[in-house]
Amino acid sequence: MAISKTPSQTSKVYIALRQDIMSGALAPGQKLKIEDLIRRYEAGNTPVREALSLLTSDALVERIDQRGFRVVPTSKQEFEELLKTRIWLEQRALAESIRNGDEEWEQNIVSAQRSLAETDRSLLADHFVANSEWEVLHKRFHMALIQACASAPLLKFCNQLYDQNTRYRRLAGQSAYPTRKVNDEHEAIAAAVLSKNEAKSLTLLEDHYHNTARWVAERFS
Amino acid sequence: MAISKTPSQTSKVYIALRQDIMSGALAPGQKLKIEDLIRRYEAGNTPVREALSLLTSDALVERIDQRGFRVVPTSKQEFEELLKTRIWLEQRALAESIRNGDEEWEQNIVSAQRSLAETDRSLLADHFVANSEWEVLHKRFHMALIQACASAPLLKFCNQLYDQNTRYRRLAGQSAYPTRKVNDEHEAIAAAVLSKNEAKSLTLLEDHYHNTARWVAERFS
DNA sequence: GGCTAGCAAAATATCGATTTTTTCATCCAG
DNA sequence: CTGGATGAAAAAATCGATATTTTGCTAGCC
Repeated sequence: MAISKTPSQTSKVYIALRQDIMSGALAPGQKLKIEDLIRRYEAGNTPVREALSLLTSDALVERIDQRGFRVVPTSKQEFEELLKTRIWLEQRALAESIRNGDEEWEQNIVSAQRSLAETDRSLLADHFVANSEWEVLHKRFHMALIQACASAPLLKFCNQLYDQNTRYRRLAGQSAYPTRKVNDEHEAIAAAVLSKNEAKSLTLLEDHYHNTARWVAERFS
Repeated sequence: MAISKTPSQTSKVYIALRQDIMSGALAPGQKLKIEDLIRRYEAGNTPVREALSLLTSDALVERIDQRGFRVVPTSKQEFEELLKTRIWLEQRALAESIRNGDEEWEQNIVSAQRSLAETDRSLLADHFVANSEWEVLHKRFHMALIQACASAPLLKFCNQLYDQNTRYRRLAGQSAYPTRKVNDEHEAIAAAVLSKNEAKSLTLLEDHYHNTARWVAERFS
């Protein structure tokens, strides 16, 4: 059947654009001129436009008819709404997961939590250099918690909100190395979830998000 | 400034495609061949592809790299997840709205409820012919309830789930004229909401959705 | 001065032709 | 038979050129 190893231009541009928006290389609110992007990513007209259109699904790009695309702007208010909404949705998803979760779900949480704990958040000990592996494992852990919620749409929303939150976290800059013992929080959440203590799980999750958010929000005022 | 009266080809195709998917003219799961769509909507290659890409945001179209687009399939299970999720999200949004809602929010509910009640669901009395005006007002009423939830992302999700639910409702066929007194339910919900009775509002909303859903789900088993 | 029309430059949007990839029927070897 | 190679047809993806729209500036007018 010979499945192509080469992804389409559209996919390549989509991934590169996404990366650049998430990292801030393309700034919030910035106009995305087709001509520029064609040069930047060495792709044709159509793939660039298509990638931009696809990115509207992720709420990373905005499109205005007849006047092009721009990176979705950021603001403290947007961030606060995002965080609040994320907590609402993840709490619901977590509560459902605790009710429905099976053996496999528990195993995945245990293993995700362990790999996350074993991985350093920063590549260097003395100052912060983001470790992309940690980023991947962190997302995996948080998504593992809610995986048993039995709602594909809810999972999709949570995934999207997670990514948007990550964008804010990255934009806030990682210069200030967080001293907080994040791993302890993850461990406590995992423990509460695995013991099926719903109320405690929801509270710990909310606190965890608020703790990170405080730090992010400061930089957006 | 001379804002163009003529929307772009992309917008025109987007709207037409959306309509056709919502109505079932393009069936669930159906492959969407670019060539066909170009003829069907008399547009070029690029606008068609772009419209399809934009429709992925609405979860009406699926894209698979290098093998094109198709209408998102339907199934009883998907519908049930959709409904469940919609209830979770709208209940949260409604609770928040009741807490935050101001004078204007209340006014909008009152007026939306009234216009809806004054409009016939069917254009004919003896058999069912969908009244598109009713559809618009129905959506307006349901969105008015949750408008004060103070979360743009949550409103966006609810809007999307509303539309997806409407698709299922339309696909289920409107041959069986619903005998249920839907307006009474709307009125009861509005009354509970306006009296700020949160618990009652949430219950009535959930029942309302379950009532409609039962009828839809029967046709998808 | 402030407003508007008009114009040129920039940018978006669109098209038609071409390239690449997938699909699917067919054939051959084990 | 079955499982996989083969090649033609179909479809997706891409490109480069062109048409259309917006933007931003200038000049003229009240």
